Amino acid sequence: MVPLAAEVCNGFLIMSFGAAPPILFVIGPTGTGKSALALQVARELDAEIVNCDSRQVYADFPCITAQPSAEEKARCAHHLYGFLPSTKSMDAGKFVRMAQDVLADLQSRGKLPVLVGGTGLYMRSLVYGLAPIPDIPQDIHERILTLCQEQGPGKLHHRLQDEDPDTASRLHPHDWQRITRALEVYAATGRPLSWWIRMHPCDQPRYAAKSIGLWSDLEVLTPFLQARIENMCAQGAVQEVEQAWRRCPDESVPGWSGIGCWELLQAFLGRWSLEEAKRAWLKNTRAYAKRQLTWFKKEPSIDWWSPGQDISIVQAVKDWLGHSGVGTK
RNA sequence: GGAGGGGUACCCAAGUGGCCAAAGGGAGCAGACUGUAAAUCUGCCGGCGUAAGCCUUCGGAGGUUCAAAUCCUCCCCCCUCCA
Repeated sequence: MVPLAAEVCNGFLIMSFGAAPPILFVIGPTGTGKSALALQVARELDAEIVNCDSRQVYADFPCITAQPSAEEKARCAHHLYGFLPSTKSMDAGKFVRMAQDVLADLQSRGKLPVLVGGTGLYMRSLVYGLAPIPDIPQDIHERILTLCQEQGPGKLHHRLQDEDPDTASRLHPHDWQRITRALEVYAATGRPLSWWIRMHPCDQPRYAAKSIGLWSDLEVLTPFLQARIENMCAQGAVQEVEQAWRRCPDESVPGWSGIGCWELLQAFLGRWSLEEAKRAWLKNTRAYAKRQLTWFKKEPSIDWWSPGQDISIVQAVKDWLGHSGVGTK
């Protein structure tokens, strides 16, 4: 796929493609076997796998975040896994920029990108784009965060009602993370967040995305999540935490907030027993899976399957590619 | 056998006459979410009901009172100490 035309629109370069390039998503809650399915698809089609998960980017936690093994990576090219130090943060904007580069590369080589992951926001941002809000300067970010700590989110919400009433009206006064984000955007750009969104509604897909969803109800999923935790511990999750702590002994850093990482760290630091840590790990994983289900439920046009139907799914993907006429060997 | 402490909703736990279907926390359930998203936040959470409301709850059985989770009597269980 090669851009046919480039046009300037509102000062931003918009690439328009002759046809939206095809990409495949494999999504669903954690622990449903997305990675294995993606590998299966990649083996049968000329595809490469691209991470679409906010946690599998961290280099320190390959086991706990269930990144592909060396053997799996040898079998098929994997992109955007395990490259980020724990001190660095990830966000949807960075992800979209990186993923776009990878996709462009794959398309130029005629490979089908298979995006695998559970981060709904990243998936949506990649397909529909994000308002082109510039990165917020660190000093502004820190200033507003400090303000929030000192004054509390309620005060800031009040301030947001002046600066960006539209955003304020849709945010709960306790939602400090989104409130500070909105204030940052205004402070850094002089425009309210709602203005950016109005100018760039991001309601048109930029790729011909096919989404395979692996659905599993929580009750069904829970025993698998439990087993996976035990499995991860057997695979060296505890040692992974020890090593990560040696490299980065600062809990407040982004990498440590991953589910399982933080809980095991509590055990490693002697605050919890290993059993307590595992219990919290499972509970938090379950809650996370539930949030994922809630998100994906309302995501449009996902082709839902039950876990374990990989062969039929591969066939469905082939049919889709046949119809779209691109990307097959 | 004696002395003391205690039994409250799925769990922990506050409540010592009316403002109590009962604080708070946890768990559970549902949801929101355009750059921290494995994050952040919200709602529900005895039963029936859209609601007003009705019904059944504070170990059990009686009693006092206009009114009891709260006071009295007896009984059952648990814990600590003394023997």
